[in-house]
Amino acid sequence: MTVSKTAEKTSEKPADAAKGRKDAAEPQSEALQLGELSEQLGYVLKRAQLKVFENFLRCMASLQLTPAQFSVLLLVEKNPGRNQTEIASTLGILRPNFVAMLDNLESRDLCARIRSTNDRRSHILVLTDKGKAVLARAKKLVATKHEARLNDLLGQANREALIAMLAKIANEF
Amino acid sequence: MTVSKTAEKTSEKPADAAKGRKDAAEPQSEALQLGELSEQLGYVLKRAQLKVFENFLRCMASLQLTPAQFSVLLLVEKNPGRNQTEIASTLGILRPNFVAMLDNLESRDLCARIRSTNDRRSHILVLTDKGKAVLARAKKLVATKHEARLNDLLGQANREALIAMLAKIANEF
DNA sequence: GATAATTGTTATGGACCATATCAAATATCG
DNA sequence: CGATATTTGATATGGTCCATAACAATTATC
Repeated sequence: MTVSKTAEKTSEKPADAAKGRKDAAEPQSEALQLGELSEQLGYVLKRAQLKVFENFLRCMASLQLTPAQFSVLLLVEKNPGRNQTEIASTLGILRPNFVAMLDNLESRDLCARIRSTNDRRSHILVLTDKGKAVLARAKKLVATKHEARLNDLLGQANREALIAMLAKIANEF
Repeated sequence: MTVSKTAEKTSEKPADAAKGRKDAAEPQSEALQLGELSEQLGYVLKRAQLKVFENFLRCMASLQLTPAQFSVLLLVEKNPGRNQTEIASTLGILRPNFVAMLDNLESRDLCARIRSTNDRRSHILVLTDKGKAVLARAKKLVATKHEARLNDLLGQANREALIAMLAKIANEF
């Protein structure tokens, strides 16, 4: 425990209205008070998630991978031979919405749909050689540029504690 | 040998494919391996955020308030006399998208737009009496049914540490 | 063999987010 | 002062993500 307290920054988008000031006659428009908002779990969770996704996209700009696409590649690599329904449902993606996603990945030759011989309804998913190579590069980028940033910000122990708590919320809330 | 039969239900959303099994002839389709996914910050953050919002909506079902609407009411209460641009930008909401949101809250008589006498372009935002009453009830619901659940799950100290870390990420990542 | 269930897919609508643009009001500056 | 630029709330619009219904092909069930 003992995590460094929050800082009153209000640097970027949130909480930033008053701009330049020259002749300060009176305290005209001041910064707004966040109040209880900064203690609301949902509020701070959502803001953190947006920042993390934003940073993820920057780190992956060279590979053009979104967080969702990255998660698909990771899961297919870890579980080769599964069909679309299994992969999608594991990620919480509805089957209809998974089609366009796969169309995209397949058109970029990152993964492939293969008709199953056992059940000719289903499409087995596998990574292509290019897909494996891209995923390997993606992993390095994520580790060195993305996840590493958490260590710089929170420290190794806090980082692990944070992930564990979030996983607990995701699974048991 | 390879994949034979698919799972029978695929009921839940996350990481849940194989359910009940009775006559276990062979280890047919098993649960998928999450692998490195469960350590990915963005993945676990997003999943936690979805769960928290989902629970928030359940807790607020009687008041019909979304997380975004709740945050607006909180901010307007804490900062009375501000205009739309200031409230919206503080919450990271773009001005065009804030209009419909206010139309909704105003139509429910929770807040009101008042033409400013100083600057007749801007609309000063205030909570109505009903808005104040609803917000007070919302706060109680959030505290007793929503935030309290975090304490049950993580404990008071961990809860505060989590909020602090998320705030730090939101502000400094 | 008739019926039900599953898989991938399409179509569609809603919620959320982002940009361009506008009229009214105000600020700025020659 | 008056011309121009800026600000505010608003509209229109498009994109992305999410959710449901429905369909053809295939398989399971009885």
